[in-house]
Amino acid sequence: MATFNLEADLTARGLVFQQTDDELFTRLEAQPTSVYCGFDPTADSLHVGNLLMLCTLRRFQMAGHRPIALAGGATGMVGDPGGRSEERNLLNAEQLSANLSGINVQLAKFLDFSDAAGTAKAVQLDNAAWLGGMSILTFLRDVGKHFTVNEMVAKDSVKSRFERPDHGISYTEFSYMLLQAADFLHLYENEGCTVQIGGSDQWGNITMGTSLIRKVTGGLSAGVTMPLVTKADGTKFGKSVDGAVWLDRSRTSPYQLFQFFVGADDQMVGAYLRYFTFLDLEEIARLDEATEQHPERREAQRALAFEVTSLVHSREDATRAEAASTALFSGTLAQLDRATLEAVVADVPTSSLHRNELEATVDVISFMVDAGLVRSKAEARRSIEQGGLYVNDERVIDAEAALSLKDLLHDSYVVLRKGRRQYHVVIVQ
RNA sequence: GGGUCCGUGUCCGAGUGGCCAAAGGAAACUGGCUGUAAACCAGUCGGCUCAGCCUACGGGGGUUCGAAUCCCUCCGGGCCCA
Repeated sequence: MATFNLEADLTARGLVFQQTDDELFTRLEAQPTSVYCGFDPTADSLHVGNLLMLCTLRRFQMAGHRPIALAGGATGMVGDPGGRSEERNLLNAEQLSANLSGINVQLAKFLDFSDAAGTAKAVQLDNAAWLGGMSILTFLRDVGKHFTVNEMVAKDSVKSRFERPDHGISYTEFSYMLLQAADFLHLYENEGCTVQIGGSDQWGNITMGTSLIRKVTGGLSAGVTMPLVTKADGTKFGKSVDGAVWLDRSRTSPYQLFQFFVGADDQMVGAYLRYFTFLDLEEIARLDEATEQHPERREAQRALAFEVTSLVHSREDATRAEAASTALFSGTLAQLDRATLEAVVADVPTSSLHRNELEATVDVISFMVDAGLVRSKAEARRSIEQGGLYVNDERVIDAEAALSLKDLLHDSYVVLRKGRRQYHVVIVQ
């Protein structure tokens, strides 16, 4: 690992957005430390929006530092007053603990929690452990005392709430930054953690922490933020047809994850490769070149999708998702042999149907709705009018058309498609 | 506790007694072009047994021939005062 130069790697990948001081990486090079990053435990799964942090923590671990993933049970109950969001509902204890354990599984895909990692062995901590039992007076004396309301009010996250005429900010959320600062202080004192990383929206919270550490202990700590990941048009990254793209396979299948990345913009794919994969920079440069020369081959997107799917799930999952994608998008659905089609079925969203329901005939519209490809019959009808629904790769032209046993591929499957790339297979038994 | 303003479809946001399934914008979906890209152009965007009907404008109740629009009340929120 001695050959891995963290600063050079992060810089070359465009991962450093802001850093608290210039000597930070020099110190990191000289001596391994612990690095922490917080993860929001509001769901039992992380999503692609967390990918950047997961990968970056891993890079720190590769450089010999010890990653601390803080899935904050305490702060999770409070909520960061980010952007224009509204007051968050408080989570109850059961939900929270379910969420924490779900997240742990996913962290383990990126970070090495085994003893083999030696001093760089990753840990997951829950700030409820130290914040949970802290009395309000202790908190006010040890943390609150060190900050003025003036500086807290000046933070962008708070200011934006003040400027909203129809929403305020509760005292609870206002306190969030202090809780996060208290976390950093705790980790600094008890875990030897001197660096916090986060998204660029965390800058204010991070500097509250470094400043608290300086005031309380006189010690030096630092923070680094990563850029906000966007799509080519500047909008938020990480949404797909069905909303958020999750890392949990039961919420977003490996195939769907793979597809999400295959669809990456040409303009952004190079950045994503640098952010989300561990391919070396020469290889990525080659892929950039491939995009430049032959964008239609989507070589970079395929590599990105494969790498990310491998990381999040497994190499086998990635291979299967890739095979399924190739089969579906080759445009020769009807010619696929049974084995290939069955492999596809294992990966694509499916639903099942009893054979006898097809003995008579079923109208296409109900069939689509039952499969879940469209939300309502009205939507199905609309889509057909617009030429957006396909059965076994054939466009449905007649809204009154009916399906029967003769429409089965290999006597068992009906492949439905909506639009260019939303596939769904109905398994008939 | 008092005063005052507000709560509209996925989101933002008009509408203040009938012409309202509700302007406009965004998001989203589909089609066209292309490359499972972006941009662009076009269409769609509550549901159904679809030229008709049902459900919907925070909840409940009321006034009215008729209410998102008026009244009462409850819930939620903003601001000011105590």
